[in-house]
Amino acid sequence: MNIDVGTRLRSIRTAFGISQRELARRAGVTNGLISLIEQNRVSPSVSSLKKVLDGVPMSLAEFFTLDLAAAPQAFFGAEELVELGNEEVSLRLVAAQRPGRQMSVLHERYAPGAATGEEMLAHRGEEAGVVIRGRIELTVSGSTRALGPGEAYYFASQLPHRFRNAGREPCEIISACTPPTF
Amino acid sequence: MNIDVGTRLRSIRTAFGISQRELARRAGVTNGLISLIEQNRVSPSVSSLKKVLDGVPMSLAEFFTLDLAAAPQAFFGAEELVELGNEEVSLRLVAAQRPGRQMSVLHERYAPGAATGEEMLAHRGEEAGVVIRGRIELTVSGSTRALGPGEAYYFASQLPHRFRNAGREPCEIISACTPPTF
DNA sequence: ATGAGGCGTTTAATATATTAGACAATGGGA
DNA sequence: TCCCATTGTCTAATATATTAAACGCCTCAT
Repeated sequence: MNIDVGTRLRSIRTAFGISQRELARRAGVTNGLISLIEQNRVSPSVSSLKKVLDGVPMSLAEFFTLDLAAAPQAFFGAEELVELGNEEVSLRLVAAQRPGRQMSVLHERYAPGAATGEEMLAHRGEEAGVVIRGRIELTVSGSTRALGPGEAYYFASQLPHRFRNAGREPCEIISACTPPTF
Repeated sequence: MNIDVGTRLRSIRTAFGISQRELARRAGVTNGLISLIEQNRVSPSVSSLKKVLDGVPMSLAEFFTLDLAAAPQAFFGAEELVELGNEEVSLRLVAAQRPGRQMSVLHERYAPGAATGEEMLAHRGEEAGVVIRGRIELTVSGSTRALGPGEAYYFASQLPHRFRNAGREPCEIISACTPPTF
């Protein structure tokens, strides 16, 4: 469940070919601590871990970013896009059934007055789009703006956001999000 | 000297519009701890910090990668899209300057007769789009199809592909690709 | 006014991370 | 072989993170 800080640190240290004591000396901590961390017997404080990584040197960001580990359909008619929305908010997905898709591209249509809930989803990721017709009122992290044709947005999906068509005509948007939510 | 975990966490929490108690509840820690962390009165253990971020949710990697400098721009006027193409093929990129962008969303416009070269890029990745005006003749891996408004495409970037506007009116497309080529 | 419930902060008690120092095992060099 | 240095591990003492519960400050409905 927890991040395996221990083996991560150990593999880094050994990759650099230095001993626990040497790393401890450079980092200004004790060798025992390094040992305990590498065995996952303790969960180091951020400040300790930073001191240790400074001895390598390596940033916390780098440390946690480290990773240890038939021709699909290309063309889609308008009617082949899969409808995921409802009467008010139509969401038509491109390449819905494509396995291992890396993003979701949608043709969205908001009826006048339609709105999405104040979503704050569990997903990481980003979403972006361009308005092609009508106007949409978009709220992201508390700030709101109305966007018209040719205008666009781009934000991190986990920020609270809401789309609302405050106008009288339908609003259409082409949007993309990655990794695919739909 | 130390990473400012506190203000980082606070800015994230407030950006998500939730209280210390709410975050604590989701994370399974106490609100007091969140308070102390945000004031930098303690340096949380990695396991605690992970629990807290799970409540957002956000990974440790994302947390430490986060650029605290400024909330990235979420809204873009039509003229704020950055032009990457030429007279014949206009490619206007959303959120061009956004650091660490995970995709490229483009508003493309092909003049009558305009075409892209037969591209076959080194990148892995995928691209997709929806035609919003005019017609485009798209060739992917040897097969060709003309797409009109509301029609769409989705293919792996490394496949040889070519866009050509064989019609008399300009053609507009909203497209997305990941990882970002532009 | 007033009480209820939200907020962030603080404090004493407790759990845990960290240190200092000792331990056994390994591998040269005299 | 013996010694000495170096390795990673372990344990008791200590420093620090974390909890539980209270505080004071707000706002809002009664």
